[in-house]
Amino acid sequence: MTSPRQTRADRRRATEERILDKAREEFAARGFDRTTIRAVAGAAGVDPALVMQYFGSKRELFGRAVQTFTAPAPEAADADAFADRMLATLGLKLGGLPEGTLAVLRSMLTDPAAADHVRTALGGQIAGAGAAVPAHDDRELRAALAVTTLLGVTIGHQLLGLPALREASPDRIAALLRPALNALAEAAPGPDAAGA
Amino acid sequence: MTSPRQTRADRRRATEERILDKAREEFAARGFDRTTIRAVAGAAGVDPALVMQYFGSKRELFGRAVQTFTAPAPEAADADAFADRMLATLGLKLGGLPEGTLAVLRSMLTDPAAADHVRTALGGQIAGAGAAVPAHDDRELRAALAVTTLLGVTIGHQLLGLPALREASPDRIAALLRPALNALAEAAPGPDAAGA
DNA sequence: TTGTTCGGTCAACGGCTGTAGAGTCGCGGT
DNA sequence: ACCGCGACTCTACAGCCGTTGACCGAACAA
Repeated sequence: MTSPRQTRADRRRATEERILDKAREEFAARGFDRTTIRAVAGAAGVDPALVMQYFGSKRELFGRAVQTFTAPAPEAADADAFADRMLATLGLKLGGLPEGTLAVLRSMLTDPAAADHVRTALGGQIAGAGAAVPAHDDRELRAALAVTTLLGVTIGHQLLGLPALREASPDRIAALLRPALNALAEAAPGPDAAGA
Repeated sequence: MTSPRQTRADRRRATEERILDKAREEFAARGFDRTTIRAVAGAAGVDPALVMQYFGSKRELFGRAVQTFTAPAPEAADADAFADRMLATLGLKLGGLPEGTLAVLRSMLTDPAAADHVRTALGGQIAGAGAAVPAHDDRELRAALAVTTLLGVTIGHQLLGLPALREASPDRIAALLRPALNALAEAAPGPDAAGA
């Protein structure tokens, strides 16, 4: 093998990356609280103290591990593209979304910092989706419902592993979801809708 | 005051109930891992050892605290009642669902036991909802999508506290959600739907 | 070669947690 | 009046965790 003369900085970056990778896996599988620095270090073949030396604290390690998760707000011109855009995001999700994202999602219900992270990301996604919804006076609400719908399906599928969803193909799910999302974006509520 | 001559067994039941109440609050607010027996005992004005003596272990305390959460499967005859039934469940949810339920939901992503609990309950709910969906070959999948949709909205609203949902009235949310649920139950997917 | 920087390890501390066992005190039956 | 049972408390242990500081050896610059 022609070893490319691995310099010291190279080695450093490599270990750092390996730690980050294993941390992502662990955080995604067990969440923030149950993930131990010792376990991450062990998986990366490294001493726990090194993790601290590189990342300062468990919290910062988590931050670095999930920093790639800044959901790009889907941009879509009209309501038709709206559902497609969202489903594309979900399509990516159903195929298996990045481990950093799984990590934040897994921790969001028990770790306030992760919850903030998700709230912000979802907020951006809602704003982006809202722009694609026809100008109702409740665009934001409709967008929020669409986004949380996708969130629920993703949780049920990826994090809870509901059999009914695991058995289905992503395409089928997307096909069934599309009319539902369109209903959220387009249709006006029936005249008997209760106001408040 | 006519004190009803509180017997010893009465006092015992009262303390037990108080511990269970505070445990539910704590589990609902912080999840299983972050809830400490010491905190529960403190909130109940009781020694931590007593909690152990009464409930055996933290795990059993959790079990007792959330045992009321066995979501009754909604029974509905046709697809029309389908959405209404589910929304009624959500209506209850939006009004503030029982703390035991919040506790399991909060813990489900990080605690496998809670995840099992939710998977089972959701499975029952899916089966119940599936019976109300017109006889497609994918009734169960459609029902699962409807249930996870509601799950997502509930999480976004109750556990994450998304502003866009908090600001809206439950009735409005229900009105917007209804067509989406109907779309899941009724409409056949377009002929271009990809099979698998 | 010599001195130094730096990737990496070792050992340890302090805090918090679930849990166990012995003990205290007062109500309730006799 | 007496005694026992049971509600409740005190104290302590053992384990695990995040975090720290001293230390070692090899790669680098001079």
